[in-house]
Amino acid sequence: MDENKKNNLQKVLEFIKDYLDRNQKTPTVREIASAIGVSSTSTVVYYLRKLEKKGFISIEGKKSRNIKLKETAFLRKQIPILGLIRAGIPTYAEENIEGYLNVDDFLFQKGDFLLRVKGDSMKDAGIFDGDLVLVKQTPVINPGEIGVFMIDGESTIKQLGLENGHPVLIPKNRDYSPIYPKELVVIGRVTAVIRDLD
Amino acid sequence: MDENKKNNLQKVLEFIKDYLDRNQKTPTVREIASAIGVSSTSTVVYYLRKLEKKGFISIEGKKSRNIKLKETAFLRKQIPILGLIRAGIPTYAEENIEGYLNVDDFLFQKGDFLLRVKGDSMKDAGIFDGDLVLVKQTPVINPGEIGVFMIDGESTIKQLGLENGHPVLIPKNRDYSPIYPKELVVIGRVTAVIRDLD
DNA sequence: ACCATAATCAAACACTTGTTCTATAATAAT
DNA sequence: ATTATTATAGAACAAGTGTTTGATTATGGT
Repeated sequence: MDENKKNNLQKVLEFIKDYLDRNQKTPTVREIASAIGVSSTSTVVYYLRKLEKKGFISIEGKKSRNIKLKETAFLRKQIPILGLIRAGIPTYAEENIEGYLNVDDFLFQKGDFLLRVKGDSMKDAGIFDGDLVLVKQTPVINPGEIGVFMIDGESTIKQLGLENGHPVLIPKNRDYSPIYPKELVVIGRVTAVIRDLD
Repeated sequence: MDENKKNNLQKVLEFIKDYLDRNQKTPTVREIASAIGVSSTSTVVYYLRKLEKKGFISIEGKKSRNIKLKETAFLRKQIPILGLIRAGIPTYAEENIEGYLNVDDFLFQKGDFLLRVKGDSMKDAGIFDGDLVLVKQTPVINPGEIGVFMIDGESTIKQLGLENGHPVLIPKNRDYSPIYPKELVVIGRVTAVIRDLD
């Protein structure tokens, strides 16, 4: 009973992480409030103090967006390039890793990886067979965004859509049909495309 | 005189990068102002608009710390990003350089530069408005390859074709017509495409 | 010298945002 | 049941912040 009702503290922390990932800044107390469904800013402050006590975040000064995620082990010098992902969340197991790419720190966070695109189902979105896409691992994707999903035990890149509240995976290529997954498994959000023409 | 006074635009961009790296958020206009040594917030706004026009940042809404660094700042080493190239071979003269990007060595060589794509004349080749293309400077391009050419004193990206031994510049977009240049000026060959989706 | 454009400033305004204080539910402990 | 603790709400304030407007000072071209 208590188990599946994720407690708000956790929700706050996750929201902050995700928000930071998307927006290059941490949320305001009011944004957090509305995200977790409480109406008072002081409630959020209450949570933040707790998270701070537990060492997850720190708050310095009174300027805006002053939450700082600790231990954010941001920045990784090398990110792996993965090929087809089979079954489950991508492990960085040797057999999956095509190679490594050195990257600049500030844009990339732990958990990011590059995925080699197979097939041309996204060609109208300018994502071609053989391209590399940068994937940020996150369970949250908004409709309209392009992401990596698990379908029948394999990773696939599609645009997320919504039809009557149900998720649709939209290939950007007239030759392919939308996919209506019974269960949506999100691996991550595609945030960049790299194509080597040589 | 002009040389050692690093221009403010660059300073702003660098400050934002650095600030983001340190603080997990982008700075406020006032913080930027004091960092680069100007006293007016509107001066900063002036710079931000410029940086936005050049595609380095985006600003959405009027909430606090709304600057967002675009830039698929992959990779090590620095190579210049050029905007429209006017007249002649691109010099790395200040006025041409939009900024710098850290890049990985193995993909990039001396003389390479990134060019910000204008327009959608190559969209069927998966090269969209706003993309960055990596250009290797070379006078030699083979038919079928995509390159950067000078047309009427401006740089343009097209696929090279051959008709009866005469060069044609082919836009990969049905809405545009091929160009039959009297004189073919090749700036370089496009060897990669980078698109930032965030 | 004159004009156009680019760069910068100062001030003011409205909206955001962090903080604090008090009050009230909900829950747990006694 | 009574009490203590935990969660949540609401309002209000001061400071922070983005934006705009108008003016002023370079700078560069003719």
